[in-house]
Amino acid sequence: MEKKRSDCPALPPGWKKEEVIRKSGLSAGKSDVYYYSPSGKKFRSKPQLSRYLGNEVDLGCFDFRTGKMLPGKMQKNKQRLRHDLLGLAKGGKPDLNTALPIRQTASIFKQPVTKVTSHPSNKVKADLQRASEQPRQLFWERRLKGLQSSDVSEEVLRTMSLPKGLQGVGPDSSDDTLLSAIASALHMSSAPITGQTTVAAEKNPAIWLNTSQPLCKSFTVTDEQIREQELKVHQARRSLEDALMADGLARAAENTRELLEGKTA
DNA sequence: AGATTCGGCGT
DNA sequence: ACGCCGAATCT
Repeated sequence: MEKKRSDCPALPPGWKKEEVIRKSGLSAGKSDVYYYSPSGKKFRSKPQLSRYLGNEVDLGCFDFRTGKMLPGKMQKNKQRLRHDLLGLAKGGKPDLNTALPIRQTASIFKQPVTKVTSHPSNKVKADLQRASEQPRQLFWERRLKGLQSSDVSEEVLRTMSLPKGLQGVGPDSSDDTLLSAIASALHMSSAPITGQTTVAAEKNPAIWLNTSQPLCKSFTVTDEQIREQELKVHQARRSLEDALMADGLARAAENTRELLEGKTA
């Protein structure tokens, strides 16, 4: 029997994929695909995998047989949406495999998810409130160390840099942790980000730290910097717009192609 | 008991 | 045609 366990880049680190060829019987020559969790548990179907991974990973466009995220096989919008809603209404458990959007990033970002559709009446799940104002550990931001944005299937996308004027406070004031700390501070509350305003916090952060502010020395922002940032945002929105447009066109082309194939079949 | 393997139901 | 999972078989 062929036992090739290979890494599966579309899944969290440590997951392995295995393909076993059937060697006898009516189905000889066909193959079965299995996955192994980092702890070694075996999985033999996509539903089983979904149940286990829960909301950690969206397997909506995960192809169990190949182990890859396939962008082509995504939403059959109308049908799937209706299917999900009906299923939900009947009191069935949400199908984690195809469920409507759930934020996939680390749970530190308690932000609502905006579902962008072609309809004007976009709904936003709003459950701020409870997300804020819980006790926090002193240096909890250290857990953000090493977080990086990455593509659904592949590697790190790109890094960002911070203005020179921003400096960390406390242990591990490395630059990437500082960036994550500030980013999550911006995500978690609408309160202004001032950094640690007391000078005492720099000398003895364990005592004087303001836990609702990022581990960052206080700083000033110039009008010039604000204008630069606004420009970046405009450019980013522009690229997003282009990307969405391109995706829409591609999807439309795909749909018409399917229609034509249906007629000749 | 646990792992492996193929059948066969349901979509 | 194929995904999924029961159950027979193997170790």
